[in-house]
Amino acid sequence: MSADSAQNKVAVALLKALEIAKSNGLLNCDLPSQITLDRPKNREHGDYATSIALGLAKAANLQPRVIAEVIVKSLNENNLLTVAGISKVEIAGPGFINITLESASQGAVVSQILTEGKKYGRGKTLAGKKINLEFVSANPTGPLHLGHTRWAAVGDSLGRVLSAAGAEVSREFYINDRGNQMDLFGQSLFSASQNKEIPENGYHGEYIGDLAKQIVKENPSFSKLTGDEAMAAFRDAGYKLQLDQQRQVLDNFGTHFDTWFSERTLYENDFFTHTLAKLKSLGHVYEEEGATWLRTTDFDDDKDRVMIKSDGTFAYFASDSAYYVSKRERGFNLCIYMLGADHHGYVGRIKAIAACAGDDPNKDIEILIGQMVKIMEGGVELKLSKRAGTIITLEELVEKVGTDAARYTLIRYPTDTPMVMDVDLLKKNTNENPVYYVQYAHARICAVLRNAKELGINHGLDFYSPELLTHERERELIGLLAQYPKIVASAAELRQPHRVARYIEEVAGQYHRFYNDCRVLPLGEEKPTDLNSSRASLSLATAQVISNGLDLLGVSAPEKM
RNA sequence: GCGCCUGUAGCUCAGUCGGAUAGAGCGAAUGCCUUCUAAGCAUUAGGUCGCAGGUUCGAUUCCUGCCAGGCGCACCA
Repeated sequence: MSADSAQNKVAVALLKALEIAKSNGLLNCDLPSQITLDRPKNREHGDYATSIALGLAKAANLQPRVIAEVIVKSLNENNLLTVAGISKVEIAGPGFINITLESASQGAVVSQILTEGKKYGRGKTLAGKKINLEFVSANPTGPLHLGHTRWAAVGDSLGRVLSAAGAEVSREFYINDRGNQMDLFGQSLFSASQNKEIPENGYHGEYIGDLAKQIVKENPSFSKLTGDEAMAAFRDAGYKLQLDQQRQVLDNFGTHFDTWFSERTLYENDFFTHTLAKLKSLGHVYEEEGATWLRTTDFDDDKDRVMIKSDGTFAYFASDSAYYVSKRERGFNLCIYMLGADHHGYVGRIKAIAACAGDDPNKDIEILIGQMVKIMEGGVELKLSKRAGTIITLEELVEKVGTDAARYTLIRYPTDTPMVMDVDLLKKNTNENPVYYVQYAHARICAVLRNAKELGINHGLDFYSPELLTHERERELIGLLAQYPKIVASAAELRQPHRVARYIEEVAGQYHRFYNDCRVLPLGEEKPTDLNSSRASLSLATAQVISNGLDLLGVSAPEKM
């Protein structure tokens, strides 16, 4: 956010007005360090509004309206209005102060956008944060389903948003490549390759048969193997193929990971031993009934967790612990886990791992829970069962609606809300999808600007005269564009990329309204004016903001549609 | 039983660090292209913000209790 934005100037002026009033003995209370300005819903309430007078009423022991009057008087008498580019100040209702900006002051943000280009909206609120962002982390035993897809879209977008806020982000995919599930996977493949029945609790999807065929084709010698040897051979070959497939699907989806972290590696080079020793030295490990436990109840977990089972094998929780320690020892000062709702029971124990490792579970680690995605088709819910094989995969979804629509639809809802995707609706008619509304606005602007160029109408930084943009639609649009940096910052702070999507939908709508009421290019024989140039420049800035916003979602900004 | 999430327009959902008349899209009705992309815009209809208390100048937003729905509560991974 630019420090000298119009909004900031207003906030500074208000604070100054308060300080002067206080030093003159008109107010007898502590002042806030910052003034918060709202964008009023009702345009008649100006460009910005503050309820500061209501907030101070009690402490100052004065009527809110009296305080508001004191502030306004102070603004007037100390020449603060001009400095802050304010054209009008009004007191309304119980004591709101409504502020209207000079067009020139308000319109300055367009110049800022045109100057900063792709960088407009980027900030430093998360500077210095080294974030490990873990998401998707599917088992390499099958295709990615819709739950994974939600995270693939949201996680990737969150990564972009966090980076835009100045954080250093590393995306990580944790591969669960150890344990019973992997063995079952190998067993299922082996059985399928011999046309034998797949074990009851094995994997039954259609892909298993295909995968088995492919493995046999690539490794003819495998058909001679038996027992555990065969299981392991099929397991590892299938693992490699599935992982490659997942990687490729995610790649096509525009989601890229910096690190693919194999669970197996946690047991190489004595890393788990090291983890255990560390936790032990901090006093949270004990043995009971032949098993090794981590006393997570020291930190609010429901029950203690087994790391090494009484038969000497490692429980999954052993990996969880070592994995967390690994993240921290690789230098990340914030670990974000994105988990499905069916894993929300893990929150307590994972946070407890952090606490047991001597970290602050409220600061060094965050766990985001994504609620379920339901799919409806033909009015019936499709059940998601990976093992049964009746699943909608990421690939299938993309085939049906395309990457842009799939990503956009998944990102525009907050993740703590269960989501219903109507396949019929998404298949049926794409223009019912908000992504097209936004993309259309961008394409429309590009068309206008192409025409402007043809007509020889200059636009851009040097041809922009903010004081000419006084139309209500123009002011609304400019005011909205000025909000973008705050939107990005809050999306990052709250880990909610959907805010960016909702915001650019608003920008698109505002542009469409502006377009309808304010002619950008000259009509017929009219001679081009500075107003045409300024409106074209405003259009250019709008396209920039939409494009920047779509980029944070990983969705394309087409120039033509 | 315990824990997490959710309950806002006919449908799918935003919004809320407590603020002035609760929003969008779809669906319904009616207008707007002899000139920038009508994949758009405007107007109308549609709401006890799950229910009941509490805190407050002010609650859809915060607190408590209910009701309803979803998801979890392994020496499985």
